[in-house]
Amino acid sequence: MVVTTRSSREKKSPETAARPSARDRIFDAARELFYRQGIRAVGVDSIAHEAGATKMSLYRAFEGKDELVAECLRESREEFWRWWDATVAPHADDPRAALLALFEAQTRKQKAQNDRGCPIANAAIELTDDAHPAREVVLDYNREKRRRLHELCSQLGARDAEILADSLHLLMDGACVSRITLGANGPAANLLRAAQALIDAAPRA
Amino acid sequence: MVVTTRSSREKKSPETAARPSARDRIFDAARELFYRQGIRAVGVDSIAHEAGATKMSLYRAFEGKDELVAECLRESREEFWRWWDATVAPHADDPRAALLALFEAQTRKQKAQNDRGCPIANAAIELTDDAHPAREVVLDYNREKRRRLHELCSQLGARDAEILADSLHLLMDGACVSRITLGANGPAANLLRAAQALIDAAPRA
DNA sequence: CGTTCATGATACCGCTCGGTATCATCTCAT
DNA sequence: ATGAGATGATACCGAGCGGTATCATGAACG
Repeated sequence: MVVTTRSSREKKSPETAARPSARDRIFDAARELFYRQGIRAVGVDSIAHEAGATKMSLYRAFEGKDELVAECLRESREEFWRWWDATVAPHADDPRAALLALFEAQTRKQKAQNDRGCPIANAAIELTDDAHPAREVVLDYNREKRRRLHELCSQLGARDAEILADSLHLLMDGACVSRITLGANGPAANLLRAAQALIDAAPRA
Repeated sequence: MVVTTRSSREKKSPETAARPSARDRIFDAARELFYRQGIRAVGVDSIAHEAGATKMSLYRAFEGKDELVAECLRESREEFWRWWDATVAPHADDPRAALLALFEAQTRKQKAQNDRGCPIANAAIELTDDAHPAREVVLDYNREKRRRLHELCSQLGARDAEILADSLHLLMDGACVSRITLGANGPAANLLRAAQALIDAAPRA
């Protein structure tokens, strides 16, 4: 049960690329399929097939589909924060530049051909059952996002940092949806400009 | 379970409320269930059951589930534009007031306890198949929304009406998602203030 | 060597899905 | 009273769903 974490097969010889474990292959295939086709649209059979594994390996590595979904979203969440930190890092002393870098990076990311917005936001809409284990991830992710935006807006010296932070939060979320509905040349193309206008218009303390 | 709504058989007498047709009951039940639980999460059996009808009646009135979904979204779309027109009507000569009224009305709407955001945006995320008949509704709805916002921003005298319109578009979409992820007291609570800041900060021609 | 442990292969479970066929019933306009 | 149209009731279909049991294989490591 639960985490095998079996991790890589090391052969002694240094550089021969070993085949990833069944767990890892299943995990990667699931993330991709869930993101591309939607969570409810993807069955465990197709995940196992796409991973070049069997359904049994899936159920040996994960408790069930719901837990696999939650696990995938947790990975997306951590990936997101790594991206956030890396984007913000060069502007540690300049909150305005940090914010703009975030919006610029998201804008750029969303120009990718197959972008389907935010996997966590999508999951929030798709999974309406409050008991689903993924809901905790959705909540935590969004709370943390709100907290970090508020922090940056405070450092910016915004008089009403909460309002500015929430406004920027709405823009980010909106860009994810809009990227899906109207594509890369839709309103999402103006995400950065929208953020900049809000930031520069916000009264300072 | 349902109410059976066994309801009265209408007598000739003029004002006794007649039971709606099976088609209408099915349509209403479908709209509600799709919105509340998600499209993929709802089966045709439960729709028929909730409508106090049978699956056969469903398939006599609609070509299939996909078409029923598209039909429901078309109704949501028309409902939305009725709401839009009614909100904007009192401010025919004041585009700024019209825009603010829209955002104020959306903010108010989203305070409702069971709000699940925009049914069309949710469908856009849930239905990843390009061939789904609902996709045309999604596209048309969002294009028209963008067009109307741009129109209002032009009337406002904004120097770059497209940017302002897209920014407001992002806010609206973002509020729908945010309402779902962080609730009525999340960032969506500041939707109106965000819009106001953007509108008043936009340079005029 | 032999053991262990991950994985594959395959068959199976009960359930629900979207969709259809058939026949009975009920209401209404003629 | 009768015929027509709408609806209900029920049984069915093949397919896919999430999930499990069983046995075989194969590589790693003492």
